[in-house]
Amino acid sequence: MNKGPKISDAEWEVMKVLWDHEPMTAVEVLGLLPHDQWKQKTVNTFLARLESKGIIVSKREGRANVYRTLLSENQCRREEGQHFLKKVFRGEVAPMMLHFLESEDLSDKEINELRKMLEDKGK
Amino acid sequence: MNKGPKISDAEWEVMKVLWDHEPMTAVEVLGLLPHDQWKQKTVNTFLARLESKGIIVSKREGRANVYRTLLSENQCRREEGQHFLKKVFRGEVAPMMLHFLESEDLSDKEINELRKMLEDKGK
DNA sequence: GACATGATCCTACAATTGTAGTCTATTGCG
DNA sequence: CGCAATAGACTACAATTGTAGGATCATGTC
Repeated sequence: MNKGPKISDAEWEVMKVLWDHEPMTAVEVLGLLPHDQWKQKTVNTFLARLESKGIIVSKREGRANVYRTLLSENQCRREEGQHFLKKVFRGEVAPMMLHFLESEDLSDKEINELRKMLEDKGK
Repeated sequence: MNKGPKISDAEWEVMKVLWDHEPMTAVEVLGLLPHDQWKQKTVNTFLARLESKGIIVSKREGRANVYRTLLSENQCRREEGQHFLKKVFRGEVAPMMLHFLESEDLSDKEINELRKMLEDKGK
């Protein structure tokens, strides 16, 4: 199987911050996470783990390490998306889409957006 | 948070079999899983864990335990779906839908099906 | 009625995950 | 120049997950 390294739930939180603001230091990462839920040390641990998994890299810059991602958010979304689809919806895309159409509240704007997407897709 | 008990990846495989054929014994569950990837003891462990998590129940029937689910597949899908949506797509439904529209191959039939859903939804 | 069979129950154990603490090295400050 | 504040490195540890093994208990068979 094409195993991209696995990103855990909490690791995803760190990754999202990085994707939005990289390159950045551990302190900066903490600054952009809910401060009451994350301790600096915890962030450090996750950054180290993500690096050892080969998902990000660090470069020493002055007195601090600066981190950058090696995988794009879209790559990771594809990976996770396929996993989710297979696990929860037995790989069937349409039923999954229906599920989200039914169970999430979509604004009219979003609905129209999607409708347009489907037009283009159909063509 | 409304924490439904967490169902792990491998546990989902067992659950899908149960949803499709419950009530059933541990031996029957194994029979419906890829035989080269699952050992009886492993299946047993998962059934026990699922029960201790309160997701299924067992009832002694003759010489074997018979298992039944306590949560529907849809309930669990909702739970997992929201988790996935929040984690991977920051809770934004439309971008997620778009992602799947782009990265999964949808047949024309599926596309039309979805288009119709959106019509109804829009009204 | 003793035993082989088969099912359940209990135990094990390494890897991953969430959540830090401690120890060390660097550095700006006075 | 010596020290307090920092940043990073290394260590810790319980809970969950994947994957079973071993002990035990009931049962149908001869």
